Order: sequence, then C-alpha cells, then structure tokens
Amino acid sequence: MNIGEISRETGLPAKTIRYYEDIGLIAPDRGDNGYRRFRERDLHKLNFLGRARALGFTIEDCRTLLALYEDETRASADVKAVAEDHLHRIEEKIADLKSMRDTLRHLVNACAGDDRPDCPILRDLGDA
Amino acid sequence: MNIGEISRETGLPAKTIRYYEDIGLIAPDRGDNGYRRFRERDLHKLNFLGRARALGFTIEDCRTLLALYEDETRASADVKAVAEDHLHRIEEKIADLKSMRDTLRHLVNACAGDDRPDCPILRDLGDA
DNA sequence: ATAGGGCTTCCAGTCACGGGAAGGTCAAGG
DNA sequence: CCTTGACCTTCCCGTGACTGGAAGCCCTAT
Repeated sequence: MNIGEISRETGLPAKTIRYYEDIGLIAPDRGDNGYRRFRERDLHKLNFLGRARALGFTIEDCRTLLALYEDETRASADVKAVAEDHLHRIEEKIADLKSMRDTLRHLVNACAGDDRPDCPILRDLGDA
Repeated sequence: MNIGEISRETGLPAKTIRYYEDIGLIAPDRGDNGYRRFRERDLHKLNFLGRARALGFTIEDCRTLLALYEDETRASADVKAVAEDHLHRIEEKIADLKSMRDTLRHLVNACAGDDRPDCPILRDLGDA
C-alpha cells in the first residue's frame, strides 16, 4: 500500500502519517522508487494511533501505549496508569471549562445585546 | 512602573507583557534608559487582558474586546456576539471532552490493573 | 570596583501537525 | 515517444500563546 491508500483506509492525513514516521511511531518499508510501502502491521498501528489520539492521548502517551501494546509481558496496571492519568487531566480540563462557561453564560445573559454601549461583559473585564 | 512591578501587580509574567507589546495589545512608554514605563492605563489594560484570557478568550478576541472597551460608541451587541461565539466554542469543547471522558472511564473501569497482560484498554485501541 | 538584581533584545522551542514549493515516478492516452 | 495528470518525495515555514535562555546594558549598594 502506498501512503494515499493507507490514508484512505485509516482516515489519517498523509501528512500525519509521514509525521508519525518522522518521530518514530511507525517504520514502513520503502520501495525501489523511494515510496513508502505500508503493510498490515502499519495499518494496524496507524488505526491504533488514530483511536488513541481521538481519545485525547498525547503523542508521548501513544508511544508508551504502543510499546505496551507490543509487549506481550506487559502488566495491565501500566496501561491503566497511563489511562487514569489522562482521565484526570481531562476531568480537570472539563472543570476549568465549566467554570469559564458558567461565568460567560452569566455575563452573556446580563448583556442587553442592543445598540447601546453599556455592557456588563466589558464592565466585568474592566474593573478591578 | 517598571516591568517587574507591573508584573507583580497584574500577576502576568514579564515575558507575557513584552509579548503583548510585541503584538500591539499595549504600547507602554520608554524611559531614557530604554526601560518600559507603565502607566495607570497600561495597568488597567493588562488587568483586562488577564481576565479575558482567564475566561479563555483568544488573543484576537482580546484585541477585539479591548477595541470595543475603548470605543465609547460601541454597541453592546458586538461585545455579546464575541462572547457568545466563545461560549459556543467552549460548550463544544466540553462536549468533546465529556465523550472522551466517558469512553476512558469505561475502559479504565474494565481494566484489572494488575500484573497480568490482558487489558481491555489495549484491546479496544487495537481492534478494528 | 564589584556584586547583585533588573532590564533589554533576539533566538529557539513547545505540540501536533498543515500548507505549499520544487521535483521525481507512474500509468494511460494520443 | 511524448504528454498529461495523479501520485509520491523532501524541505521549510507557520500555527497560538507563550516560555526558556543567552548576551549584554543599567542601577543601586557595599
């Protein structure tokens, strides 16, 4: 498979696939013409990466997870630790965003949104 | 005020304040020695920026908001539009993160987290 | 005179790619 | 045989909003 085909298969942009090779997440073969040649194993890895990224894991998390995935003697505790850390980070982010959302909602609701200049949003941002 | 003092006053890192000058959000005076000299007006603007950034507004949003803030003839509708857009973006982000969180929680709960290699997290990421 | 802290500019790095240029390769059609 | 157009290659720059660090000037106190 050339990069175009595997890109269609995995749904990952060709740019992303080349990037993943650059940083050592995958290592496809090369044909005589210099084109990358992807095998079943690469397809599998790229799908793995796509799903892990969709869950918000960082690239470094993905690197760790891939290594664990390929290590038949891994302990599931190691995988769980990575996932739990990530889960906590996500929960923190949600909490931060919720607090922003609540403040913003409050301000937006308080603003008349007409052609007059008076605005509680700017008043809130502006005063000490 | 020198940059160190205004940094303490506003809670913004000096680096950030210089950056805001670079991109034209503020324009402090300069003393004979080349040092930035911040006035009341700069302090006010920087506090405004700090609060807007804390609410998650982008720098470009902040630029717009600052301009509206300084325009006595603004329409509050313009401010509200910026804030509502941002609110929607935040709500989308929260929804995305929640869906990640739910999937992750599910997987984490299903994982034994012991020294055995079998792991539903990896199984989920790995299979088509 | 020197030590220290604060200030200046400039350059590079972050994260995970995306855009685009310049050029090689391949299969089909005239 | 030549051209066209789709595909592939590498390389470099840009993103957002800073952060870190180097090299060097300024100011005050000892």
